[in-house]
Amino acid sequence: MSSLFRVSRRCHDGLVFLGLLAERYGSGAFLTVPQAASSSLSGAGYLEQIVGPLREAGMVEARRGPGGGYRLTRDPRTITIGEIVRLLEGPTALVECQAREGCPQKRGCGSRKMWNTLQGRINETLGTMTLAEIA
Amino acid sequence: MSSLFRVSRRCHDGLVFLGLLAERYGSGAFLTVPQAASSSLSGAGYLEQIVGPLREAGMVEARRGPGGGYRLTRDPRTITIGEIVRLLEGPTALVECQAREGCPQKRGCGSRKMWNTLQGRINETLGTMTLAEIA
DNA sequence: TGTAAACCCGAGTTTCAAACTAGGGATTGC
DNA sequence: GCAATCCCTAGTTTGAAACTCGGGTTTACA
Repeated sequence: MSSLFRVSRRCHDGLVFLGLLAERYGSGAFLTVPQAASSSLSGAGYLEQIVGPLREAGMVEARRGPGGGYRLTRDPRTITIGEIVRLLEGPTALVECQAREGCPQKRGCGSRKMWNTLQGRINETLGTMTLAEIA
Repeated sequence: MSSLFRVSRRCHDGLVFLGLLAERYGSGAFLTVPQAASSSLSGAGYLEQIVGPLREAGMVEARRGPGGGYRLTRDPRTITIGEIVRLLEGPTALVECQAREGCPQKRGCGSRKMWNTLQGRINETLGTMTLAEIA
């Protein structure tokens, strides 16, 4: 396991939750966290934490009280996966070599440029996929 | 921090080490772990563990005793980054959603296909870059 | 043949962030 | 007013990566 590319539970569950919201987009209906959690995501408590940043960023809208819950504020066709991942995973830190104050190696290691290239490909890919495609 | 894409120390240091070997390729010279560790990689003990899989796979060759060390067995232009990453990070596990017995979600989540696509792009990119390019 | 330099091996321990829990607010609809 | 829901914050747990340790084994060289 491990692997260079690891999709955190946080990220996966956030995407699934948004997928559920996307199915309801246009109906005006709200989806509650307990409802979403029952379709076998993580526990409700954890899922609430995941949704927080999505709300702060204005991607979803919350209503409290009975009949409340969450719903999308925008058409899922306009929401890219890249945007979601950035919100869920925090400040899209680059590979370790760049996230730190320079590389631990003295004369900056040659792999840095390569990671940059890869990062570019990834961002490019995630930027062209939308939430509507996974719902 | 975190970020979807995280290059482990193991992977980074392994690449830097191989980069040092690549510079010496053709000279027949060996590079010792203590020498490599002194140019600010991780400790020698840890670096030794990293090199293990590279040797078992026949990518590097070891000689013991004074004047010994490691050297590449192949031209660095024929070694792809993808190959290295696979050796260092273990059985290139896909994203969590696939590594487990299916997705934690009941009816398999819609994001799986997307992660597959992304994985393909990444492998494609890593498969076209060689060790020679980062040395 | 002895000694030291290096690789080799496997079993620990440490560290740290992600994952999860808990407990209580603050709104809102009925 | 009451219950359903979101909201906040502070913990605790867990697991894997990172690192250490203590010894082996092979090799060069005097």
